[in-house]
Amino acid sequence: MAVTIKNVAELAGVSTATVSRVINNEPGIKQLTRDKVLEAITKSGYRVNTIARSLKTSRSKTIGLITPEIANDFFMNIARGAEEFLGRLDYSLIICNTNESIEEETHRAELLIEKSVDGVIIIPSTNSGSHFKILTDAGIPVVFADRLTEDFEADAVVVDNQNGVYMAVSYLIARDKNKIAFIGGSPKLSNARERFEGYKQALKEYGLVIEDQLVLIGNFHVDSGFKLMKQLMELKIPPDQVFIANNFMHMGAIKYLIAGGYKPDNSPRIGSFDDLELSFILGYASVTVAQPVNEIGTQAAELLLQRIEKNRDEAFQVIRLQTDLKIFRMR
Amino acid sequence: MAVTIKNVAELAGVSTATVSRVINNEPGIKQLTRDKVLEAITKSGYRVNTIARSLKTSRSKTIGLITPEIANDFFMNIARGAEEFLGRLDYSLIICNTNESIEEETHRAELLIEKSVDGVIIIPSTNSGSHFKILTDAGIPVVFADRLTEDFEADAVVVDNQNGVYMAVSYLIARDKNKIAFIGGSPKLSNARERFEGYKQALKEYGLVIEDQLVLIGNFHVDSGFKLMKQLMELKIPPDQVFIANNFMHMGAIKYLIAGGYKPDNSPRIGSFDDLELSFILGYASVTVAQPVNEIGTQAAELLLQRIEKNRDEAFQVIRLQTDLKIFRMR
DNA sequence: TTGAAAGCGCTAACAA
DNA sequence: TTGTTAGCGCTTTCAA
Repeated sequence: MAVTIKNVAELAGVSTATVSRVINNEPGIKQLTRDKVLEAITKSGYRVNTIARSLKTSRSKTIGLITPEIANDFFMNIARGAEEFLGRLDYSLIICNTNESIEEETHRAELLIEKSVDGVIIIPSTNSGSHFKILTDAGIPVVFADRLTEDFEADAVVVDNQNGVYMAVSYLIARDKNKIAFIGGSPKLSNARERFEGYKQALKEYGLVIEDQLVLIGNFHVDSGFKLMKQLMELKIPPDQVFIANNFMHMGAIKYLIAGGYKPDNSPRIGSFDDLELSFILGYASVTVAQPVNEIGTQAAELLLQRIEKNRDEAFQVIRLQTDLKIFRMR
Repeated sequence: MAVTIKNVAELAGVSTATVSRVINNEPGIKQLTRDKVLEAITKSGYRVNTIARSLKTSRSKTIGLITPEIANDFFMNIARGAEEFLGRLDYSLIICNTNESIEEETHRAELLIEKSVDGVIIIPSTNSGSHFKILTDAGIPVVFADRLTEDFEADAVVVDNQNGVYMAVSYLIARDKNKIAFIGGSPKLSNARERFEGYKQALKEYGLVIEDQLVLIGNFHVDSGFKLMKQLMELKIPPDQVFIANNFMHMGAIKYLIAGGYKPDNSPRIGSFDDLELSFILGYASVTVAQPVNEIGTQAAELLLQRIEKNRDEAFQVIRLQTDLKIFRMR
């Protein structure tokens, strides 16, 4: 059995309460006593048992992260931001993969309640968030990251998707008003919807008409980008420029262009959301909207901790981070 | 306060012991009693408090994952395999980012002990693993994934790096015996060392000499691949073929080639470890060694659970998964 | 087949 | 400034 506070107390010749006070750095302890206890701690190799502490304090110093996909560069950069912030405050992060399934989201939320997490960061996989109510019902604060849901309100950290796309598409339009296509994501995702709004806003502002056959909706995955770019290139008159609403579809689209033997010079000029590694180098892209990905995670964690540690209980707060327009000189 | 076992007991008119038995699906309970309890549970909205359970059973149903980097596609595919396997058995995964720092590795290990995790999966960031001894000293089993350390033994799941590279480099040699370069990783990583062995083995077998200027050592990151490929291309006589020992350096190398205006036809033919998305399409690569990444995670988790749940305590077991040689027809 | 009760390791009144 | 003590919610012996 491991060393407990009781062993330390005996070794130091004090009560368990005193040991507890020393461990928790409470004031009002004679220096001599403190030293005695500290020495007993090192000698015995004592380590707190946070399980016992949690049972008593009903604080687990653990945060849950519910994500549609673990092996996803984008989501894990959010996780990274959160983990870094939380780690510094000695919180741990439990990661839950949901495979974009609402059942899994519910299941994992239940599991997290049973684990007594202090808060949960959620990257929702759809529009719907009402099943997360069990968390707040259990008194566990929640913050959405990257996406909002329609039927459940909470703190959230997202980026200004609409404006980001608006700027990028405006840039494309300024270069060439002709036939600007859009490869977007499911309207069930708030970020996908907002990005589409940005596209529409730009076209409208420049007096351009939205052509149905130039607006294609995919699922934010590589394959989908591949297929939709194929579809565009097989039109009688392919578009002159294409805005692609996320990194994975962008990757798929470029895969199609390369595989199809389209060189940058005889391909549509591409604008995209998310700053894809290699994208600039490959020569197809002319502009991209970069997100402060890590910061989404950091701020989400911070928002959560305010509710947990500072008992902030004002109205929900939605932080919208600004995106960064990156223009590639090559095209 | 949340509903406890006591509330349920009162509601059902039984003792807390009985409720506990029902929750844990223990046999030897009258069906009628079981039903009464089950009803009380639904009515009251009771949920187990695993913290309290853990304190009593000293089992937290939580596994730690120590990784050099969270936002790393490769490592997170390992995590994904582990999470999936563990999730099905109602274990949770705490993820710890160490930024390739031994101090952080130690710090996180301590934290995990305090959290009473039942086991830890470690992707070590160097050769050295002796600081993980605190885990096993605390009775927490450990399994290494992807890499082994030199000074600490434990169960492990890795791939057959040497053979993988040997096969790929042999393939390159069979096409052209002339000047085959190698871009490898730090000798402080077991996988990097083993991959280098594979290169040497192939060259030796074909009676080729290893030329110092053709063997470059990087750090497995993108920038490093970029620089080292540059270095190779600036040789008086650049190599005809290059084997690159991981996906990120491969990415960097290709970035350099594209940026430098080298077309596939006047670049060295590339072989690589890790099956890089886009790699085949880009046309520079001719062969790659694909790893069963998810399976590394799954098997690591399984090995760990055998120690935890089945009390397996035989000698340490190192599972070596086979790699898959992928040949690209284009080159 | 069930219940009473001890206790896992810690914190936090309260008392001294 | 320190100690005593009552639990936190659960599991598990032991007894009935």
